[in-house]
Amino acid sequence: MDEQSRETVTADDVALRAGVSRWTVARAFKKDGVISEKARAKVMAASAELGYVPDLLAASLASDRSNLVALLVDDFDNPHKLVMLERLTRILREAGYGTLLVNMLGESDAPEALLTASQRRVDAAVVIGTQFDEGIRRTALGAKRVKQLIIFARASTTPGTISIGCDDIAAMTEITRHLLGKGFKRPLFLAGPNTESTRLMRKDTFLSVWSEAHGAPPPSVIHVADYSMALACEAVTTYLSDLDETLRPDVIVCENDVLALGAIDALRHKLGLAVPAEVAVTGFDDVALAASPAYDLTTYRQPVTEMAHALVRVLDNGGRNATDVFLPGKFIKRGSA
Amino acid sequence: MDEQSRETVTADDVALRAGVSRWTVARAFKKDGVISEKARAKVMAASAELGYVPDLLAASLASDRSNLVALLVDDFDNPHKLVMLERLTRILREAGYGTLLVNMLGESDAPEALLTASQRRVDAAVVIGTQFDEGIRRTALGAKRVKQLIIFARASTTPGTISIGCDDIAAMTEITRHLLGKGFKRPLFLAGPNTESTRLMRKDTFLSVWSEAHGAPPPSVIHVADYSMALACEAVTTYLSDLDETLRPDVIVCENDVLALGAIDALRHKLGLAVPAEVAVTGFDDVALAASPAYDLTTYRQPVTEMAHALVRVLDNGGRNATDVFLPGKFIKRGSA
DNA sequence: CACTTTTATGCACGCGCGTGCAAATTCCTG
DNA sequence: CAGGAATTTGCACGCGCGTGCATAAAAGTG
Repeated sequence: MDEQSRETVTADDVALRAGVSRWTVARAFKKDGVISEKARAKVMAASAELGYVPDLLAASLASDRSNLVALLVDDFDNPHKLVMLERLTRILREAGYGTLLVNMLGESDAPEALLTASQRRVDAAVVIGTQFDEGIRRTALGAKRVKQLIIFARASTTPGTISIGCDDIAAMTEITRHLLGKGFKRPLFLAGPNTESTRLMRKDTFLSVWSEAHGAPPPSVIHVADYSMALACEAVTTYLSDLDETLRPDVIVCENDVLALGAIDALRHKLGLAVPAEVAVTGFDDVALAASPAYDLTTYRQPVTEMAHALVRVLDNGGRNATDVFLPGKFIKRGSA
Repeated sequence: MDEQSRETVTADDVALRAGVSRWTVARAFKKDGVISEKARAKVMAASAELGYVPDLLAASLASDRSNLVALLVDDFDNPHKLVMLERLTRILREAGYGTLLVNMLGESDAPEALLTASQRRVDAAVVIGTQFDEGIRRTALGAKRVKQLIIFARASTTPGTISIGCDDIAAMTEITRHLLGKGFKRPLFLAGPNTESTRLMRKDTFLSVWSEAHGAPPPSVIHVADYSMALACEAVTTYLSDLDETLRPDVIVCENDVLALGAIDALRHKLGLAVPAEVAVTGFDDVALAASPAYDLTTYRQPVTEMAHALVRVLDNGGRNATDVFLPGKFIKRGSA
């Protein structure tokens, strides 16, 4: 055992020890590298003895791939983000990608955040945000700074980006059919902020499916400024307090679980109404809390795992001929509707 | 305007345009670089025109700092993790650090996860996990692969690591005093898994402060295998169902909010007990849900922002003469106890 | 066994920037 | 305005590895 340890061991060290050239060492570590079994075995043995691991940083610099993807997030309040982060980091890591988590600090921070990511040569930037404007696209693609811009769990019509998400149309159609089947008459749709560039098809789908079945009048909609339980609670409380009791909705259809949980809190604790007896509620995402006896929320589970795999596929192809992907999830029927 | 755009613009391009050398360009981008104001202005102007941004990857390779820190997480179920991630990514980014989010897939994955991080030359690895064993330390420090190992929001006695967290002792003492003041007699402590290497002082503190005030018998303790609402709910249900009613605790002190929320669900929905009238509950962390009317949980807020700033300080010093940091948080009194 | 095909290996060059020091320039003082 | 101090700038070398091609070794053929 030579005592040159304690220091960074490079491919050269391994090459020396294995009696091959540095490039053979590199080949041994490439999964589909052309190399004889014998040589690879020698290299691997030497690497193990020396504790060698390829330096991904140097590799990124030399090649034009970093195997790094940036995850841009702007809403850390929704527990469902945690689920997405878990799945993405797990599956990306298993596929050999590292994940750079970038906090989009404010509304107009997206371009800056993207720049931060690009400085580390990410192979792709994945936006898991709720708000984001055109600026991000210009920064990303206009300056060629980021090779790929992927919108995760949202639909974006922005050209040059690709979206990977849940098939919201099928999902919301299923929810709506369920509600129609149960005979609800006066729904209220509770939506998040009304953004342009990236949006959910949930509201539109609900409105069209419902109207098609029921005709006029179209269901009412209220928007909450943010996907926050507290704000949703407040919005519902205000809206229902001002409303004549005979016009009270019999079901509140929410754009996601966070809003739904806030709505339930409002109904029960602010307005003294029973859920689902007096007003039913549905959500979207199936966060952990939705399953708790306190809420027992009927909702829809996004296929996060499959979405992450779809992302890996796009990355592995370097974005060549990639198209939007919208995958089916699963309707979760519980007690709230 | 020369039309060499579309391509990566390097410091050389900027140097050429600004009429200085490449190294002067580098200096202009170093916050405390020695450079004349005139030169810096020229460089900045040229950079702006060309859209130049320093390549952090190349910088990391050339220097021995990457300004990258790895966040190792193994528990994506606790919404409080999201708060920590938000604060850490925000504050680290503001301080010029990038964050690599690494999912510690399983119990024994810590060393592997650390290796993944080290391959990207992180300046430090920050463990925000609940479980982690000695292996991680050996991998990190033994092989000199990671310069610094920091345990966040936990106390670790492992030598060579530094801990940054909430002052659990002061915190739990305050909670306990509050409960003593309100005249509770039979507390039950609800704890998470019983790990060795990294742990919370909450349980020990509670037990000692309580015993000191009340003498024997010492409070009962139950452990839940995981920080999960569902498991906590189950554990509490089982425990209380088997218990003679006269021995029923009048307050359940929980190691964190997730356990507390599960406990409340158990009390209300499984056991039909009123909170806080029949059994009170306290938590720890002050997750968003704790403030909702559905739970209205008395808890303790960790100083996450300050903890993140403390982390930045350690990083900026390159870990020289760094010591453990435990900061005071804030007791949040609500209705549950 | 000579010769072609296939498979393995070696190597020059470059990725974009930091470090440490030497050379050049500017500033100041009497 | 000379002479030295202070400030500013330039540069050789290296960080660790990938790419593409040339060369060497092994395998196959008649």
